[in-house]
Amino acid sequence: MDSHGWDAPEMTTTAQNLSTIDAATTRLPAHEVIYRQLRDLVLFGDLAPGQAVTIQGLSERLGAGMTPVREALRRLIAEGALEFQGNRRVSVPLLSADNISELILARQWVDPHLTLRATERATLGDLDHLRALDDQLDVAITRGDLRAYLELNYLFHRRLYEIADAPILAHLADGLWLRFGPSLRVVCGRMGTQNLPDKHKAMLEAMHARDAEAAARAIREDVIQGMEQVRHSLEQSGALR
Amino acid sequence: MDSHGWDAPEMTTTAQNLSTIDAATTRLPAHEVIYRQLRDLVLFGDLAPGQAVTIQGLSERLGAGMTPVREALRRLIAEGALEFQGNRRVSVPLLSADNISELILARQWVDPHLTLRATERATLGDLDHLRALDDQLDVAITRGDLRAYLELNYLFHRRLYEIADAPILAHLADGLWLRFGPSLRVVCGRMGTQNLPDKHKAMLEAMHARDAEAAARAIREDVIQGMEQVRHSLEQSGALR
DNA sequence: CAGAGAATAATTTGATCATATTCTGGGCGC
DNA sequence: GCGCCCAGAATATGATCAAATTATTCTCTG
Repeated sequence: MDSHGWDAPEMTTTAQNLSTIDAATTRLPAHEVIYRQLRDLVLFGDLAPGQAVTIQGLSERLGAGMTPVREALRRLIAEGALEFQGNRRVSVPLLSADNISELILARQWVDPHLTLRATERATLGDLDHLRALDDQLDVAITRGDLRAYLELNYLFHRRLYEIADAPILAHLADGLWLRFGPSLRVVCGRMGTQNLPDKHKAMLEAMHARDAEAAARAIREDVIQGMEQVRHSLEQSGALR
Repeated sequence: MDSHGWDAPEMTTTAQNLSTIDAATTRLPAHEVIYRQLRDLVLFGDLAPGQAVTIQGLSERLGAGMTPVREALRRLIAEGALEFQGNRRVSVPLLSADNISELILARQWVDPHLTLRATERATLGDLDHLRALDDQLDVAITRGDLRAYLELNYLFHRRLYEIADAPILAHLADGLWLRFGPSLRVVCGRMGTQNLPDKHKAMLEAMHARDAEAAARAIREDVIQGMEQVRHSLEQSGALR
């Protein structure tokens, strides 16, 4: 899944401090560490849409040289998580209504497809794992913990992708998450964690019954519901944010 | 389409010399130039699947420092054009049968969809442009010019993506091309340029008649036909290459 | 004594940084 | 408002360090 080889990034379940250098992570190259930190920052909306990002700023903030930072940025830009603004300037992309439509379209295809595959391949252990994630998700929702909701929701879908065992499609799907991450945070922040979409229960039941079509349908509804909220909220507030 | 801002890369219609530094391109940053050169090298199969790529080697070969090369590599790796082999080594990916299946699946969805949109948006000028490209393609095929075929075929589809005006989906589609480029070259090199797929005529007619569905069907067949040949040729020769 | 294997030395290549250079954008004066 | 100048940020280089692969040697066994 990780196109850059190394072991899976450990998910930070709580807000993380940028200056915290994980001792266990020290074995990884600096550019990889920077990449993951920045990636999470984008994915969970810690960087607002439109916000500018400077190499030297990050370099100082993270206590690293500029070469690793530069590499991490190139990677994120190539993945669509950040945007190169022609004149050597980098920022978090603003999503247009058209962009959202494209993202909805793409996820509407790729997520159900991966779910289909996942249903065929999932072991009972996999299902338990998904259920556990979903339970934690419920807790986060009732507790109103937005950050935890965002992370767990991503983790849930990501786990699904891994089970599907289709690295290229999973990489595509991951790229989509990076693109709407910042806006998702903004939208959810405005609506609170109540009535957030969660068709996961229905999906898990279908997976358990090995009804791949039903599981795919459920995830499709989950995706549509979530993404349409973003679209709607975005259209309402003019451009975005 | 280009996620990194700058103007569209000029397509090299003939084989290009790596050491040639285009004077007109000098305005572009070195890492961008390197990226485009490497990208074309991958896209048109000048780098064989499995072949190793070293930073310092490219650095000397292209007469640039290692930082720009490094950045270009990170970008290509993020796009799936190159592969990071865990132990800090980079190579051109080998495609497994499963990978091919994923690529076929993805293109089967994204190419028709972009064609649908392109048909709705294409001006008469656009159609002329596509027709011109397709004519050149015919010339390349009858002449047996493999390299020209590969470049023109890519250009044709890419132009289609641009007309569709869906940057995110187009970026996805571009990424897919990068993944099967090297293998495509190997397969075509083995079969010659005869009986290569070209459903472009039918597609252009449909586009001209504004029959989006028919155009999408035609492109779908074009994609399937081409990709299945890769799959077949790959399965026959064991792993790949 | 020959050869397989492990340990080690040597070389190649990647990772990082400090620094020099170039370019962009904004402010100031005209 | 237009053009010049300057601060700051990005780009690019080469040196340095670290890691890994490859080559070499040494040892132990049959």
